[in-house]
Amino acid sequence: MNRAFQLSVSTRDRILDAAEGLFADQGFHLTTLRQITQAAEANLAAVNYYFGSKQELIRAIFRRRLDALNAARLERLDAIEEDDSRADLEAVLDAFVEPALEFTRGGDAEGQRFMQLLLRAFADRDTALHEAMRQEYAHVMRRFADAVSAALPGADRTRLRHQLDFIVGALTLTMAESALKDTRIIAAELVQFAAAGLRGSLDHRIPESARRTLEATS
Amino acid sequence: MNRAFQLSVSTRDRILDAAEGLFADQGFHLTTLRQITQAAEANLAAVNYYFGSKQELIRAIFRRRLDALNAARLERLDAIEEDDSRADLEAVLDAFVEPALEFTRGGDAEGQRFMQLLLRAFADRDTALHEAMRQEYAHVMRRFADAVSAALPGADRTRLRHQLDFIVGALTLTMAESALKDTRIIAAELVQFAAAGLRGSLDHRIPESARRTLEATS
DNA sequence: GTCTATATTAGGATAGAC
DNA sequence: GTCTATCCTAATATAGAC
Repeated sequence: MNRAFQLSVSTRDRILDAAEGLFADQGFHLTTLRQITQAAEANLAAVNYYFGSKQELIRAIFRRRLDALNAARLERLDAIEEDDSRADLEAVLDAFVEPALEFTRGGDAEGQRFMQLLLRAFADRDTALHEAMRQEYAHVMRRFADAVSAALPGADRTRLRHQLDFIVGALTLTMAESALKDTRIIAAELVQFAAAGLRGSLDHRIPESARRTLEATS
Repeated sequence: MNRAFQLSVSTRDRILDAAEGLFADQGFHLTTLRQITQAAEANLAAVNYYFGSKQELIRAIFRRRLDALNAARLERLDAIEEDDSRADLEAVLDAFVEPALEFTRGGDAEGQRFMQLLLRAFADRDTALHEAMRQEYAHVMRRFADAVSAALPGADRTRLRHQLDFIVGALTLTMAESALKDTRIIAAELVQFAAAGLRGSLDHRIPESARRTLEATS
C-alpha cells in the first residue's frame, strides 16, 4: 500500500503522500518523521530539508487538498449559477457535497484518508492550522450561504449559517467513517436530507415545536 | 480556571477533571502527565497510582461522561415512550440532542469541553478507546433508531442509520464549536432540521432528484 | 540533494523513602 | 497515599560528510 508511489515522483511529493496517509491513520503527534520518511523511502533529514519542520509539512498537506476541494466546489457552483441565477436547492447542496466525495472514489481511497484528516483538523483546535483552515473555508461558506439563500427566499440568514454547519458536520463525520461502501448513495441521501431540513425550517420560523416537546417531556 | 476544584475533592477526581480539560484543549498526545498532575495539584506519580497508565486515564474519563450522557438520553426516551408508544418525531430527536446540551449549560462550560473531547475521540480512529465507544454507542443508537422508526412508519431502515449518523455528525461538530452562545436555540434548530430531513426522505424513496441534478451539472 | 551521526529535549513509567 | 529521583525510550532537529 505504501508502495503506490511511482519512482518518478519527486521526494517532496512522496513525503506529502506518505505523511498524509500516516497522519490520517494515526494522528499528527503519533506519527513520527521516521515513519514518514521510511514510508516515503526518503532520508530522515528530508522533511526538514523540504518543509522546514513537521508543522510546516502538515500545513502543506492541507493546502494541497483544501485548495483542490474548495476550488472544485466553487467551480461546480459557478456552473450551476451560470445556467440559472436562482439555482435549485438540491443542486447547490450537491455542489458542496459531491466534490468531497470525488476524493473518495480515487484508486486507493486516498480521498477518504483526507476526510479523516479533515476530521482531525476539526478536533485540533487552536492551532495555527485551524485558523488557516477557517479563513480558507470562510470564503467558500459565504458563497454557499448566498447560493442557498437565493434558492430558498425568505430563509433566516443566521439560522442558515447554523444549518450549513450541521451539513458540514454530517458530511465530515460521515465521510470519515471507514466502512463506507456506497458513498454515492450516501451523498445523495445527505443532499436530500439537507434540502428537506432546510425547507422544513421555512415552515417553522421560531423553533417552537421543539421547545414544546422539550417542556412536555422534562 | 484550573482552580475550580474544591480542596475536599479527592485526588483521583481532581486528576480526572484536570485531564479532561487539558485533553479537550490540547489533545491526548500533546497533554503530558506532568501538565495534568500539576493542574490537579497532585504528584506526577499519582496518575500511575490511580489509573495504571495514561491510556487507562483516558478511558476512565470517557466512561464517566458517556455513561451519564447516554443514560440521560435513554431516560428521556423512556419517559416519552411511556406517555405514548408511538412518540412524536421531534420529541425523540430532542431526547437525543438535549442531554448533549445539558452538559454545555454547566457552570464553567465543562460540558462543552467534553464535546470537544468526543470530537477528538471520533478523529482518533482504531484505538481501543474508539472500539469501546462504538459499543457503548451501539446500544443507544439502536434504541433511537427503533424510536424514530416507530415515529416514521415506512422509513427505510438502512437509510435511517445513515441519517442518524448525519445527526450525530451535526450535533458533535456543532457542539464542539467554541463560540456557541445560544445552544438552546441551536439545539431546537437542529431538532427541527433533522425532523424535516427525516420526513423529507419519505417523499423521495430513491435518491433520484439528487442524481438528476448531479448529472445536469457535471 | 541525500546521507550518517548526534545533540537536545522530553515523555511515560517506576523504585523506594516517607 | 504521596513524594523525589531516576531509568529508559524516543522524538525533533541539525551538523557536516559525501
